[in-house]
Amino acid sequence: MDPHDWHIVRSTPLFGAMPQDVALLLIGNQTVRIYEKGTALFQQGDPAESFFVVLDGWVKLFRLTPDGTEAVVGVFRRGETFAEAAIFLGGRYPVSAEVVTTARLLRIEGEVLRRRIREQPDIALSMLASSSYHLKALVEQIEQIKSLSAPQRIADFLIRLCPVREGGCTIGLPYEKALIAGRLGMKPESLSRALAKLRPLGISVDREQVSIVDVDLLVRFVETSDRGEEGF
Amino acid sequence: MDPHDWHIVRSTPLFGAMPQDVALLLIGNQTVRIYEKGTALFQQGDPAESFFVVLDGWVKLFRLTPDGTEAVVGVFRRGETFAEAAIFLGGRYPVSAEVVTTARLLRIEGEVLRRRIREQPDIALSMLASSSYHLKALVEQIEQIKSLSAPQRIADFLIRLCPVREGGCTIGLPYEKALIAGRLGMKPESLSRALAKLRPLGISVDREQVSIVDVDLLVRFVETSDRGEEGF
DNA sequence: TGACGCACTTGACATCCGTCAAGAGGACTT
DNA sequence: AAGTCCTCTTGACGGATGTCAAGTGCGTCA
Repeated sequence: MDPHDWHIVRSTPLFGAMPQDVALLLIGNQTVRIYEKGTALFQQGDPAESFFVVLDGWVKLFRLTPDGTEAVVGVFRRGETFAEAAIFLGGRYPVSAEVVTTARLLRIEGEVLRRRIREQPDIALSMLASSSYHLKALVEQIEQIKSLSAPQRIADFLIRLCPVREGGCTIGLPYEKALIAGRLGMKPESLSRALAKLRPLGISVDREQVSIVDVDLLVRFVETSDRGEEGF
Repeated sequence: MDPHDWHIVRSTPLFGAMPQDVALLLIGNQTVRIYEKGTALFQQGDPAESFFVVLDGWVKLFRLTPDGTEAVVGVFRRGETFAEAAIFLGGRYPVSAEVVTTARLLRIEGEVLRRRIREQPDIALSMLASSSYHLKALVEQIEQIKSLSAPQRIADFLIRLCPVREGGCTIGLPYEKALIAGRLGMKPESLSRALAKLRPLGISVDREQVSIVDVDLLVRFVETSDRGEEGF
């Protein structure tokens, strides 16, 4: 783990909120490993023995329904932690995790965390902050699915990816479109069509590059209740 | 607060996990109050100053989209706590809360909680457990919306309400159908129709009483991927 | 260079669900 | 007992999204 990794770790809600020496103790001799694309980190129902920090790449969390369909619950990237709350949830992961892009992850044993918390209770406060952060993300996701159309959900997704808030920009999609679709609660075909519907709003897509003429236009589109465009 | 209330408080994931004397200290001189149906407890964006324990009645948490639509994020009943994680989330509630049935609530100041946590770090562990519980509930809700049809979602809702796992039973719906619909991410009309579709599966509805001939049949229906019934 | 695989797009069609509208049935008031 | 309000139900319709299927374009590999 080099200084750059350390910087990433410190940028997470979990490790950023705790004193430096405590963070050092926690991740001291934990392992950084490279995981190939497609690796299953854990399955829902497995005993929750450790949690992760993403140093590079992307990881998806999902649930499998009895008939085999998968519902993506979250996609995590550099600077995010996941599964840390599961450590306290009856010891079982409520979701499955899979690496979707060859990734470097820092893995931290739950037992270590629990032990440290007893010695250094402030860690628990950091964990609460982190947990609250995830709660909020989930709440926002539910709101999104329930009240936005497919094109609006993608527009929102693009806006969050956008480094600027006005004017235009070009961004690269972080991972496969099929996964984006899953994350947004729709099928790949719908994603295609929805992106096509955004064309009149100044969105053009070329492979994984998306260019946006006017971000503010998108923002207003997401906030509009009438779901069609008029006069085009 | 009478012994019965105390028993309810101790049944929550949050207060059940901590030593009795600590729990007593926390809720010692906090107020139990009766709130009329329709009371707004807080709005999303408000400073998060306190959290609640439901002693009686029902409370809904929801988010308002820019255009005024509401997305129900959770409905809480006796023996559940809510908004406790918000205390740690930058001091703002990410959702709004409204009493949907005249209710008795125990309100606990966030400041008190924070102070006690510093003195008694085990509380933080209880809060983590509680927070994880809510995380899991949200994850399950997302899975539900993404992968189940409207009739399947209601079936699941009924199963969770059911005291038994096999045979039949009759249950009373806990609150208005319109709210149930919101909780399940659909419109009241769709709820009606979905309930009608469950009739061939042994569900009959009379006002707020729902009788189920065979719970197991429902369970299997939820776990089925083909969404129509065959041969009826 | 050509064949294959994979991700994505596009089209046609079916279905689910939301919307708008009307109507049924209680509960409460007068 | 009639009137009114409210919740819930039912019907008709349209739009959005899933499904199935075919087609395109790029990358890989021989």
